[in-house]
Amino acid sequence: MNEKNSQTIEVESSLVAPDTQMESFKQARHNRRSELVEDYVELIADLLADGGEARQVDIAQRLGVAQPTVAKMLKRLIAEGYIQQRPYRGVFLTSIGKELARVSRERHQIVEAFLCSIGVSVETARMDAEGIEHHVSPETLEALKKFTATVRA
Amino acid sequence: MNEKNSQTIEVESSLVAPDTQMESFKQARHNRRSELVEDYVELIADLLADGGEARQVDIAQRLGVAQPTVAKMLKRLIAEGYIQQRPYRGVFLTSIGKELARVSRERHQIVEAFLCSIGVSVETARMDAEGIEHHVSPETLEALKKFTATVRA
DNA sequence: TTGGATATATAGCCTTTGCTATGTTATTGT
DNA sequence: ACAATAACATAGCAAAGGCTATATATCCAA
Ligand SMILES: [Mn+2]
Ligand SMILES: [Mn+2]
Ligand SMILES: [Mn+2]
Ligand SMILES: [Mn+2]
Repeated sequence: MNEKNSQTIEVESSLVAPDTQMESFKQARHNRRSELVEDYVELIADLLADGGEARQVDIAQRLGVAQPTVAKMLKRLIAEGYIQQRPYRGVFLTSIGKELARVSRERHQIVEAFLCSIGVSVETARMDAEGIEHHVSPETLEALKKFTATVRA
Repeated sequence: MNEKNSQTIEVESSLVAPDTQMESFKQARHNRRSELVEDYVELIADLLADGGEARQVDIAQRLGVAQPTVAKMLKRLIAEGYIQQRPYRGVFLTSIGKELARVSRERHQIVEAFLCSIGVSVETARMDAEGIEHHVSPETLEALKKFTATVRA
């Protein structure tokens, strides 16, 4: 395991403790596994709010993926209880789907608004927020929200 | 495709243009595919700087994955020219590996320092930065760096 | 009311990223 | 010098997230 020298006298190290670092990596991997679900329900909520319908083809177009890719993911969302599907009428959010969409959209908007508030262009803010949002913890979200409010004032 | 009504008179919509949104999602997916490579070379650089060695077992422990998982990824890193492997002496960075490590570590540190600068605890900053870093564009990175410098001053 | 356009479903394939189990090889302490 | 230990390699599996090609079902306009 690379034990080498046990009596090193507190050498300067840019490395954090192995377990601590491991926790961060595990958290990042965990967040990655929720990304798609969050993006789907948020997008479905927006489509429903906008036009009253959330069809596979629309979802596919906005995500930039093929329709069968969406079909497969919708099955997962149904299995996990986030949406319901009505044949040839698109999909709809369940109550827990609505709740996840609300939380996701709120966090997304806070991240995007924050980026703009520190001088990032709206285009870049939009691009970066789409990925960053999924790795923002509640604590960080609070900090971002407070900061943005301060700047606006 | 959901054409519905063509003479809608500029209805208020929280939705951005489909192509614009698609670009953001595509960028996020693209960033996700570089995450692992970036984390590996950065970690390898830190291990080398710290103890002179970067062994599979150490990498596995710090990432929180199994050793064969690391072995497989190291093959990819070799194939892509980021590292070299010396039997039973661990791995070493090529020049392009060193360069990617430098850039990744720099960005990582800027993101983490920034989070601390807006009042996030060091533990949370470390956790969140591990995921956020991979979705921070050069433009956003500049903004974060400038902001942190301002606060410190 | 019916045929064409549109939407959805399904099959089969691929890559990535993870795992466990197990074999092999190099290093090292005695 | 050599056996024990540690490091590494490999096989085989699975799940997630993509794709294309193609079949089927519904809707709607003429
Ligand atoms: Mn989002
Ligand atoms: Mn997103
Ligand atoms: Mn990093
Ligand atoms: Mn990372």
